[in-house]
Amino acid sequence: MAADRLTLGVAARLSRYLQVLTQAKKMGKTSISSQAISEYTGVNPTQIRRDLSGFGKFGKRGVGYDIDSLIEQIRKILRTSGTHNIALFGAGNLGQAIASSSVFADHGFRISAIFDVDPGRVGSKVGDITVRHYDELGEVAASDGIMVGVLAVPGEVAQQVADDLVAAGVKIIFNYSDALLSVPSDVTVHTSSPAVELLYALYFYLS
Amino acid sequence: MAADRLTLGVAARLSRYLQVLTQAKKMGKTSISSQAISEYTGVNPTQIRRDLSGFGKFGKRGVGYDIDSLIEQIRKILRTSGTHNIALFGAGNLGQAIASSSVFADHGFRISAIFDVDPGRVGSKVGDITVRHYDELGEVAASDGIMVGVLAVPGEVAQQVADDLVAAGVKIIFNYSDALLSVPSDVTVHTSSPAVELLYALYFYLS
DNA sequence: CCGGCTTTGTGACAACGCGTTGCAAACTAC
DNA sequence: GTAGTTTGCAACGCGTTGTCACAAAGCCGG
Repeated sequence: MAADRLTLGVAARLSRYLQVLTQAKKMGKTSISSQAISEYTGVNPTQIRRDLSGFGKFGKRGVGYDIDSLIEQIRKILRTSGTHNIALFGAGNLGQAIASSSVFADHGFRISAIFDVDPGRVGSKVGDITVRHYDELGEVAASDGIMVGVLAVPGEVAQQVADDLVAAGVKIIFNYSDALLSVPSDVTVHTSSPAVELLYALYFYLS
Repeated sequence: MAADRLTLGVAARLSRYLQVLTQAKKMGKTSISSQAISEYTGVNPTQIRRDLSGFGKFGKRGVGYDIDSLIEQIRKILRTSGTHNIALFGAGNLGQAIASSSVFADHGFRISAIFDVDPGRVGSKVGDITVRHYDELGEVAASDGIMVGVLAVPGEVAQQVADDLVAAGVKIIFNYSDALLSVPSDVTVHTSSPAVELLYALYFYLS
């Protein structure tokens, strides 16, 4: 079942639920109602229940949803269970912030390598990962199997790194720089733009 | 005209266009077609033209859209022209990365203050802004008028900062921590969750 | 044990958003 | 002037989403 892919909307909402569930779990909660999820996501409670009930009966009437099991179920639905290797480029402030945070680890992403070109950084440790020289990208990609490349590098070199990632067979690039990346159509680029998200939030506040 | 607020979808897409336009501008481009915007955003070209033509005739047939003027027009439509003061909390790796980046400045956000509690950081400079002690939040809020609070603090103290921001009258909170924040219903919290966005991208790649 | 309350699961229907197609008008380039 | 490009716009149909309604299932107080 569920042979055909989810709609954009459903996948987006499921991801959103996952975010809130993970946060709620960190806060020590074990159970949550569709009403509560609605308050944090802005999605209609009926919509939430319908999204979930389409794949099985995960909740308990009168109680709500068990957070642990719902997280597991959603990750199954999204087929993103397990661990995925990511490679981080740039060991500056942003790179260090990402590497020392648990945001990626919490969702099954393992930082398998950190690359930089600055001799002052190569060889140093960020968390428990040693920063490697960018030239080693090819070897790491061949041995570890990088699923996602995360770019925390200056915009001027972002395109070059993207090209190298494409050459290494990486299909998903997460771009923290402000460069507009050109990649083949089978490669997905996601650019983080907090300022734009902020403008979006601001619009609704000003209305 | 445009008396009633934009739909969620339109506002989201306009924000997205803004992101790409800003990036394209940085790359030195001066003009862009709906086709090109489509390639970077995934939005249908017809949809883009319809979104834009609903507010005026911004493009030139046979040429495309002038990037500078389109950025200005979209910001007018979103009513977010001008400069908005934001306050940054936490001068660690993430805080420094944000402060030294131009992402916020590019979209009209001015970091009017950076706060921390660590005596080793208070008084130091990040970019050209001096880190102030968190206790001064009240004064800054009263004099500068903070529109957005950006939380780059550990999850354990995020709720406390959020409470103080609410008390100071701030209505928009941008949360980089992994805490689930409880705020009054008239306050908007936007939590950054790159890992979840990554899962979303991963789903479509795996399908 | 029972009756009230909460919350899920589900159906039906209306409304809206969105993709699609098609085409005229305006602009560039040669 | 002619060919090619790109916007602006109308029309249509499908799919998603919001809304209302309600039964079933679990919890809690008495």
